[in-house]
Amino acid sequence: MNRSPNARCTAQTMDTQYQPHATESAAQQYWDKNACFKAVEDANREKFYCLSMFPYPSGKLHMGHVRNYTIGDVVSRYQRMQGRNVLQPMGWDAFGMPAENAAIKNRVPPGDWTYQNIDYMRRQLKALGFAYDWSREFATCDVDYYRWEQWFFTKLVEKGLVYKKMSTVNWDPVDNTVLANEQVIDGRGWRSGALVERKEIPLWFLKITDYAEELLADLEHVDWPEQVKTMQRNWIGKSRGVELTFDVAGRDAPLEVYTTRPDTLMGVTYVAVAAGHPLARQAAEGDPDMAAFLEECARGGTSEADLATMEKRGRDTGYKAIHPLTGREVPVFVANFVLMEYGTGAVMAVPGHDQRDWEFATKYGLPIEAVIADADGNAPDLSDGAYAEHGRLINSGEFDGLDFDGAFRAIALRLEAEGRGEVRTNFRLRDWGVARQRYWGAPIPVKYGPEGETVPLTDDELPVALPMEVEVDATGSPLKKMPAFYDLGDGWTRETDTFDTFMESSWYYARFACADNPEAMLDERADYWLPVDLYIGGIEHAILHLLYARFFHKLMRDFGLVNSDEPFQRLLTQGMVIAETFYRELPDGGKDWFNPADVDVQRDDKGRPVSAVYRGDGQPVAMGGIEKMSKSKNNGVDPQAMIDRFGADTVRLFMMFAAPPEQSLEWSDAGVEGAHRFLKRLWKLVADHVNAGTPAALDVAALDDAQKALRRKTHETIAKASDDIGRRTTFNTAIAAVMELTNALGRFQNENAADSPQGLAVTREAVEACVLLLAPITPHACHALWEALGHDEPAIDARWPAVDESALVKDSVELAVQVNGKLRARIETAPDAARDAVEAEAMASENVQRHIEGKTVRKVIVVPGKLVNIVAN
RNA sequence: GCCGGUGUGGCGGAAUUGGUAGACGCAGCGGAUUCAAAAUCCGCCGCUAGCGAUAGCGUGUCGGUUCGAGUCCGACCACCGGCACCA
Repeated sequence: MNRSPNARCTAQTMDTQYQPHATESAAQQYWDKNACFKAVEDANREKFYCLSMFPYPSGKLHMGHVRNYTIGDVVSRYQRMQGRNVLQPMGWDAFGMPAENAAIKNRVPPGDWTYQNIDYMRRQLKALGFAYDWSREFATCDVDYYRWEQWFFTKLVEKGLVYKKMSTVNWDPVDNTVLANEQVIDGRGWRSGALVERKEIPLWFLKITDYAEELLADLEHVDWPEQVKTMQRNWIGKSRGVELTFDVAGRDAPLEVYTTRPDTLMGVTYVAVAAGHPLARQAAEGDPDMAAFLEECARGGTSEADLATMEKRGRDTGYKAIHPLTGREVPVFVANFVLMEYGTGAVMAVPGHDQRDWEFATKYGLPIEAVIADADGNAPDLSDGAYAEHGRLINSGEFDGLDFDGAFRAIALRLEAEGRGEVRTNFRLRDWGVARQRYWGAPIPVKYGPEGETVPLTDDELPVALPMEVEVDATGSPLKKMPAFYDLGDGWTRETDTFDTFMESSWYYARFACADNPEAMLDERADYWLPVDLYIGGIEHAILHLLYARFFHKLMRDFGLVNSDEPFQRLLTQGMVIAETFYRELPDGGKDWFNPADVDVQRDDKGRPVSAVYRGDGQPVAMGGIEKMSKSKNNGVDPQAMIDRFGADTVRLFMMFAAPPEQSLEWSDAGVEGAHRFLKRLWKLVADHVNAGTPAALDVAALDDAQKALRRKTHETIAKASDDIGRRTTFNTAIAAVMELTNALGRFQNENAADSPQGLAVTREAVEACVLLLAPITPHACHALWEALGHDEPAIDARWPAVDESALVKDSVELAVQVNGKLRARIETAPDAARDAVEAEAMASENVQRHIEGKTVRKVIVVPGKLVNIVAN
């Protein structure tokens, strides 16, 4: 089997067997040797910057990566064939918690672990043949990268865009460490099992709220999926409401509350404050029950999902708030779902018209009053729940009868006139907390003085390099135990918190433009390449990463580092890779998960899976359904094993064929084999054609009907695949179209004198179209096939095939004929047939006559080129 | 709980602007080739009734708009993603 890997050979002798591994290493060597994918700035060429979200170097590539990067590679190679100057870089999102967890488990420094993983994963990416400009590669844990982030942070401090404030974190009282939300499971620390407490510590924040308005408005100017834009809009959460003041009887400090429903102000029956509110603290003095309640409120996780789903609980403080308009006294409660950090830490409650307030009021026996009429103008029934719709006011004195807008205006005006409130625009978006109490991140470049001074480091004190030789344990950041790191002498100490890793991923796309510049964060090359023309990554990043990166881009713009407003012009959000799961119940009720590669599935006579056995012992395993590939369910399929078995092109082809990019993709071994079979067929098709002799020059006028039909199919396929790849990014349908063309080619060769000079000529045109249309998807095989077809220029530099419109012309078209919307016949007509003739022919059809017999034809609808619908009764 | 999405044959999916539901592939069934098998090639393949022509049903559920709905509108169900310290 030691045949030449290279398909290029003298005529008549091309190998009809597809040899993926030899083909792939030959193509990769060619690209490598000729530095084919090195991107060079050229002001005279139209650029295309295609970027896939860089990976966290967790150890080895998973199928989600392969999918993401194959999509990016297909688009990059397609754009190159369109003649654009393409940049497709790759790097590593290298800071983060898994390295610390691995360090605890394996007693390896996180840096060593991370760089080893990068080396392995880089080899995997190269084996997949991605057209990256590797000269621009970097890892975010390289000092040469994060030094610029530290530098930029100090500039933001100077511009007043950074501040420090108390903030709530998950505190594990046993391990004495701060936990991430994912490390809090059912309110307990994942390692210690201790009940987690909410603890207030001072943290660094970036003022993303200063940019809230622009982040919202500029969503209009990016070509992103509407769902992602909607999610970002909702996240930013711009609202118009009223901030108003409730005095508290017997107390000087009034309560500030914000509401978007000032029209319901007359329905306020109580006010709720956060457990951390000064009023709550005061109420707890000398009231041990209240103090105990406040302590209870401090338990549990800090995530919004935790807060929103926990049992709503409260306790009367005994204080009375005074209604700003009526002077009526209402009770002030402490409630566990009101948080000090959001807004003012106090809310007004209208149980008649807010479901959460209604549930709370019902639970604690508080009054529920209707102040908004339902659609019929009556008082709504509030016995089963709140009435949250807008409507006309009732039971609201002088405001009765006003609609939402009128009531909003009138009540806001009254409050303003009395100095008790004002209209305000509010954002749900909160400032970005960027400090983490962790080791494996970029150190925050700040120092603290003996008098309590807080000072950003100067340029000559930068960078602050993270010490790499450390031992990590479960009890918090090693930096806090390293005087050599933090003790600067004379009473000065360094900040030991590190940056949120979203900081690094917020500007890496820009650094790729000029990764080799040791003198500056960015240079003029950033403005050549930016914005990214297509950004590809998981839908799970739809809000946080993408919003932070947009914010960071605007910060860099306002600092003169880039001249564009948005970082990512077009966005493609890719779905998950999922696979079947298999398990056995353990005696303790847990589950033991088996990898699909080690399980045989039995099917019934219709091919439905009915049972499965573990190959290790021949005993049955239960089928657990199809889930996202994950370590915990042990249903990951190793890309490396698939590459070793079938070659990279087969893996790439299957990934692109099995589903459109936005949808989740179900792994299927049989589907991969199908993709492999197709490549073998394609190879043989080209080889047979090359071996059949030299085609004549195509003479369009000399073609017979079969040749014309094949030629039309060729150009229909070019049109479809171009649209699918270039505009729709539905690679699965592009591949299906090429498969149809290869099927048509097979039939053409079976049924016609395909070896005639013109037969060979139309075959050549079809075969070359197949090879070029697939070149972005299966680049190695197509590299070899293109060469075998006698081209000196490599396939990557070939131009994308063009549609010959004249080849698309049809002699006749088939129309569907419906009677009352049901298909009853099909007719053949000339493409330009007159309406009358089409109608007549449709009526003449025997089956149509049968269905309109005894009925009167009321109307005939003709959709040219599509169908005829006869309406009769 | 809140925000966003998805739901079509045995399976993955196609149907792009409201116009022939099921392209393409997988699995299955039948055949060719083979001593045999693998591989390969050809054919069939939504469900029900029928020898067939054909008819009825069919895109998560229920309802609506329309000559015509997988596609638009309303309600519901199930599943998935995100919820600010996973990345």
